[in-house]
Amino acid sequence: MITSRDVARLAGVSQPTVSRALRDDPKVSEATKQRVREAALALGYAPNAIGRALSVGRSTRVGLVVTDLENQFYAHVIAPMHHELERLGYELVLITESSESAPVAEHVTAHGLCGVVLATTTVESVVPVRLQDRGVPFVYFNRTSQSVQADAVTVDPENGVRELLEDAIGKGHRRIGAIFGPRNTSTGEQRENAVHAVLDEHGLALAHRDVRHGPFDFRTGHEGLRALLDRADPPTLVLCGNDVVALGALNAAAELGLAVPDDVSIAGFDDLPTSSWALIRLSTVAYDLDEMSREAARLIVARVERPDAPPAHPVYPTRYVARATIAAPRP
Amino acid sequence: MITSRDVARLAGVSQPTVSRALRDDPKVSEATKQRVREAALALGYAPNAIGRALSVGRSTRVGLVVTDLENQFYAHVIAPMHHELERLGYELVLITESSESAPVAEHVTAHGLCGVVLATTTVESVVPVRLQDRGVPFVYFNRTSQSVQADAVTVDPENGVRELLEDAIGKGHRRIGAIFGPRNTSTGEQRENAVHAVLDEHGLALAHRDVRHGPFDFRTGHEGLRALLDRADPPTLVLCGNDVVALGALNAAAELGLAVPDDVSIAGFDDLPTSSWALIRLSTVAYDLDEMSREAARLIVARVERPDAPPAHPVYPTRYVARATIAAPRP
DNA sequence: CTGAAAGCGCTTACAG
DNA sequence: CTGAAAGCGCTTACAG
Repeated sequence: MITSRDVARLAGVSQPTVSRALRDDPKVSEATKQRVREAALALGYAPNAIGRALSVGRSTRVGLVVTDLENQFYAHVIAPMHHELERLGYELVLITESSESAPVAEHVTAHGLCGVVLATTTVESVVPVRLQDRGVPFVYFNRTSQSVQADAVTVDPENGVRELLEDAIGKGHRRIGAIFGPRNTSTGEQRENAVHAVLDEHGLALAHRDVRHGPFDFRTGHEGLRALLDRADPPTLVLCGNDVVALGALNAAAELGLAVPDDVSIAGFDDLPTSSWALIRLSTVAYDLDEMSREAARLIVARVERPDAPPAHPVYPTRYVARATIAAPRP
Repeated sequence: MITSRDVARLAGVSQPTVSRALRDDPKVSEATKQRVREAALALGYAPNAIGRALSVGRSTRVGLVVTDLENQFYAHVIAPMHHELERLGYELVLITESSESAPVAEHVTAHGLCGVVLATTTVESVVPVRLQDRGVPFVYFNRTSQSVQADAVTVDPENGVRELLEDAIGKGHRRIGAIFGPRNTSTGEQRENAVHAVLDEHGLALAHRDVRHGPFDFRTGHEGLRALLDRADPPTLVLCGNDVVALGALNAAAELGLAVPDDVSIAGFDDLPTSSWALIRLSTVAYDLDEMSREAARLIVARVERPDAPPAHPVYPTRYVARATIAAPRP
């Protein structure tokens, strides 16, 4: 391995001077900076991040905590977040929260991460408390938690849900069902509340037997739709907790030989790229997930660099994207 | 931060003894191991990976180099690879190879990765050479390169392609087109060669105008299908370089108002989960991508731990999965 | 079986 | 403006 010592020798300066010169420390003269840069280039030297991390007491690596790496939702979080972190000089490390793996907080301190983005926190999770105890900076992504104050980036479902439901109600839907996300996530709860609120304004309500809950995954939608429609008097519209759930529902409908939207209407939430495919055309609620993901990257970096700044909580607006899965119910 | 020094103080031993005890060094007595473990537990101590990395001269973090994090193919690589690496006590770090970012080899040494998995190497890439120059262990994933010898895990397309083509030819397809992957990847080339070989055996060939090439992404399939079918005398079957390309083709067909497989048959390669959706039912070539991804994790770890072992190159077999996108062409 | 010493590659007061 | 010294949290010969 080639180190700053090697560069120092070649440039004829001391090792600390190499360190300063390469970080463009104003106290170093231009002339020696020049010499050091040339030596570094000649040797193909780049400062070692591990030495630096140990020395300054923190790394430039942030963890992203997720539960389900196969879930396509996360691909669209990871890509922009990774890109933004890289731009800011940080690295992205994936952490999955599973029963087998070490508890998140321990993992983070043991691996020397400087901060973490929590993308799958449940309402009752102890992770935020543990992180706080250990003094690890973190931000909530697409989640919040009452227990611990922290930066958060979330979505306000209200507008999108309202526009969607008003379209659906206008088309004649009265009997509405739902396959919501997990009750123990702020996201799931918030979307559910938005639905109840808007329906209530229109004098409508979800019948208890028309509602299902489950993790935000394909299977939840797949099984949920079968459960809701395998009855004499099914709902005419099924709202889904997110697009991945809706994709499961859409495919279940196809398996049941049901035409969407002629036999049943289906709605999603997230507007993932897949949802706009010609073969899918899912009517859904959209927001700027790319920008949210980048914003989370910026927030965690800001938090790491200035731990005492007041917490920020940007909230992203939503809008309805009408495509081909909501139509008037059969008379 | 709580360190081995703190644990030492509490346990009444020296700091190095803590280090040894926690790594279960046989030279430490059971009694003091016990005492040290208790102290560590009481303080919530876990050895700091950064200190360790600096001390032993290498980290336990392996990089996965990809070009396109949004591509769903990679989600199905990242998840099992991450899981297996974690099981082996290693971390997964994502590296995207883009013009903006620092060259891969520099990134790797600067960030102190112990090894890397190359999942998107082109045939002419200089990355393998650079890594070799710097003495960084790496393994090719779903790729190989002539330039530098290294561990590799790849797929043998031959059997799957043969089974698929024999089915298609048996159904009556003679005029066959293709949207292959990039010519400058071993994977693209190998699959293309397999197609030519099998067709040749059957006295068939691809007409030059029925062939397109492009990156392994949705757009390649989407645009490729339009280009191939927007003619008086189009092919009756379009082979795609992989499933993501085929998904693009399938959707393009839908947009053109073409029924698959009635108006045109389409085939993929990879058998991603999406391909088995009721709404997709893509006929494709399957292999064990999960196991391949785990195997790559095992190979890079083995290489890091025993740099002088002879290179391994497991090759995974393929098989045809007939679903609903290949049928007899219209008479 | 255990401790004192040295060192991994950096950064950062402290002198000069 | 630059260097010598100390230290970040570990591991690893080396003594004993």
